[in-house]
Amino acid sequence: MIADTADTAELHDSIISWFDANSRDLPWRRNASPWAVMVSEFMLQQTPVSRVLPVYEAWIERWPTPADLSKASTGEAVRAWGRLGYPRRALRLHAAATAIVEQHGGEVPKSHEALLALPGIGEYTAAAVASFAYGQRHVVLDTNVRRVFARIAAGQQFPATSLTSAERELATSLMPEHNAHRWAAATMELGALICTARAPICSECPVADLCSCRWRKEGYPAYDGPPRSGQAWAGTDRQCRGRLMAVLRDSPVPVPKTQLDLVWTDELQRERALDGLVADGLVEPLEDDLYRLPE
DNA sequence: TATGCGTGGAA
DNA sequence: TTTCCAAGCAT
Repeated sequence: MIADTADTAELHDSIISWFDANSRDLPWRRNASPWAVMVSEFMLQQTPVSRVLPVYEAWIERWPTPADLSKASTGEAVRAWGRLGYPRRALRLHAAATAIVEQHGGEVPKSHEALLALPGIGEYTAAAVASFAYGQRHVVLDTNVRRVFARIAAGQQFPATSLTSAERELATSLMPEHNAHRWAAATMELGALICTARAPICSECPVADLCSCRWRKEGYPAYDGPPRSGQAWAGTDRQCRGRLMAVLRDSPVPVPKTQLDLVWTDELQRERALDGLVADGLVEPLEDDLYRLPE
């Protein structure tokens, strides 16, 4: 089936053809610079496209090169990050820009190894930048691709909790010799638009015509793996950190601690969260119990 | 390997 | 309303 060479070639053709006709016109796909691709990948980590778009556009206009961002303060980067979430990503992007200037002559490195060594870049992002910015051939396994392959090849509704070696081997065996970067983009787009987590649109899936989606062929067996535990939110340190960061982001001047005290009642947890933010480099404590984003 | 880390839209 | 989920990384 999928392992068969001829069927695999047909799978490539149908999914890439579907991609050519149905892919979204996203700014980081419009002849964007490697830096712009890298910025988009940082922002898209765990964050929907629709929320990334406006922040990405403003960011690229303000800091069109790694050198431009490296000259800004980390606090400016965190403020420009806005409400994208996970603001440590802004710090890591800033640190990556600085490393690119200092170690790579201001150019986003091309090798997967060099990309992986940059702050905030892991296995997925290194492969994505190498593929989408430089057209290289790498296995690109994000949540979309993992779900698509789990369904097509493993007959499972959802992939394992964490990335397994079996998934890497499967993805490697499915990757075409040529146009691997387009295959990567196409399978990601298929997962994002058609083979979605909640309600896949199999009637519009290019794979459905081939009868080669194992999950579909076996009657959509329900997920039977370990419980996919959702992230706790209410009452967590993360929620508290978010409240504190919102106050500091929205204030043009240093904020007195008494103002931060207003957004979270549990004093012990509030202190712990604030200390954590300072330790992470997201908040800078000043004299007289004043706090601000770092400069 | 399991956990912590933001935010907000959609079902 | 609550729950789920969105192009992961670092530890």
